Amino acid sequence: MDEAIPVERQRSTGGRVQRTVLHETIVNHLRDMIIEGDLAPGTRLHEGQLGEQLGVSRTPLREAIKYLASEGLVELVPSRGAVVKRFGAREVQDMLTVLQAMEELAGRLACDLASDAQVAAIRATHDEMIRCYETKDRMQYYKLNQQIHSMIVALSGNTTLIDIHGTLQTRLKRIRFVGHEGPENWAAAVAEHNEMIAALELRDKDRLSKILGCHLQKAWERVRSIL
Amino acid sequence: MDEAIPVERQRSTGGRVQRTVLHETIVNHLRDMIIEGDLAPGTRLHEGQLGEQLGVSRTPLREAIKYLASEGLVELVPSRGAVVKRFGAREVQDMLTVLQAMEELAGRLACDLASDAQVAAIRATHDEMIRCYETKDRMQYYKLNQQIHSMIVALSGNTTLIDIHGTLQTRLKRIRFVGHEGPENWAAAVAEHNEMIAALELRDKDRLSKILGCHLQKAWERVRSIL
DNA sequence: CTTTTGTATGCTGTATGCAGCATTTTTGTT
DNA sequence: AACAAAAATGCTGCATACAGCATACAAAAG
Repeated sequence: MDEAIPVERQRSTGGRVQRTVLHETIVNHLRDMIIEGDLAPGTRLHEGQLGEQLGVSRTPLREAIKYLASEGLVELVPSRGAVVKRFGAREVQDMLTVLQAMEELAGRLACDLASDAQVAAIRATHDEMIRCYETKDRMQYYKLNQQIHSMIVALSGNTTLIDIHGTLQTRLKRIRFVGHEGPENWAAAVAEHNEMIAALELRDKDRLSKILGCHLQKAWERVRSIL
Repeated sequence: MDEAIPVERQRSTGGRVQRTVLHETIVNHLRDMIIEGDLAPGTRLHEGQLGEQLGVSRTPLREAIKYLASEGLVELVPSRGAVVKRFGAREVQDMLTVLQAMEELAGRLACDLASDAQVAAIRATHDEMIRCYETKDRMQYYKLNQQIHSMIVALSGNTTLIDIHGTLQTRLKRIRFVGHEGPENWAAAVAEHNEMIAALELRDKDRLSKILGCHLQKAWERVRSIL
């Protein structure tokens, strides 16, 4: 398996040459590898081997690892290198608790700021997600689900909130990736999403905030069994 | 001015030799320099010069910069190095909004979990802070103030919450550092702190949460003028 | 046979060297 | 004198080389 980083560097975005730096490319690549399980929790990130595998030198690789360490995806052990951080049940619960508070806040802010067009865009994504539910396309459903949550957070217009929510979502992605919920829970989740959209369209802060909170609380109950 | 990093590496903590790595030392050093204004917002972090000034080589320095970039204290501009991030009024407001939500959450959790001994420890710090208020020791007051907030967050027992709160507090420290509030506001802040401790001792979630929220909202109003 | 110590290997942590690109300055031309 | 073009300077970005520390294995002593 040749994991070498593709030559996507220096790609243009709208005429302007988007300069990409190698360490940033590596960060994204490693992040994906961790989320998708190519790098399991507890795996040591061997600088020599991993660097050779990706076709990059140790320096930018090390910079990328430090960046991910600050993000909380890897752990730095002095003189022993970096390992993919392993999350216990407690840590997952902690993250979900914070994520819940952040989505509740985002929901309130979104109700104040969202334009009709923006709400319509979410509604469209929501409808598409429902179609995936009806055709049992779990993968796409899951993806759109996350996207809707991110869109609501984005509506808050709060960059700090968006950033932190994104970081937490990334960390949890690997966990949820495994947590394939059963059909009974799935229907409930869809029902909650319907309520969510309705509350957002009515700009009902309290209701939206409450639904988002319950939604995550149930998500936790679903994954707690697999830990 | 010799800014060279002191030989604090490899200091012992309770018999066990605490191995320190250079990039981590540099991270802390740079963070302090940014907070205290030695590195003003917009300042370019020149690898050669800065490295020489600190007495370290470029590699660990660069790793430290990448780490701080992930923390949000510096900004990475391709081909132009790193600059100390400049926060606008909007961004500060965003951060305070999130910080408020975090402290409200922490307050609730703390009421559930705090032991009498832990509450007593906060009370002691609080009393010491009050003494600083009476003797007009602004600097020490300010320090203890932040410490109390951090202690309450720590009582939540939620590591994610503690981390994020710490990061935000660090980013805002530089701003608040400048925001020397007048005596009239100072008295109000002290009054709020008294209420805070009282609510915590009574384990009154809703009250503590509300006070913490108001407290930060006022803090924002105090600093908004200086931006 | 077990335990302890010494040695060897391999990895991380740090330093230095080289190439590419951006910026700035200088010189030539209009 | 002003503007443009070219060259030089200096910085970032990447790779490689070196040193220190941890671990593992082997050998010797109890």
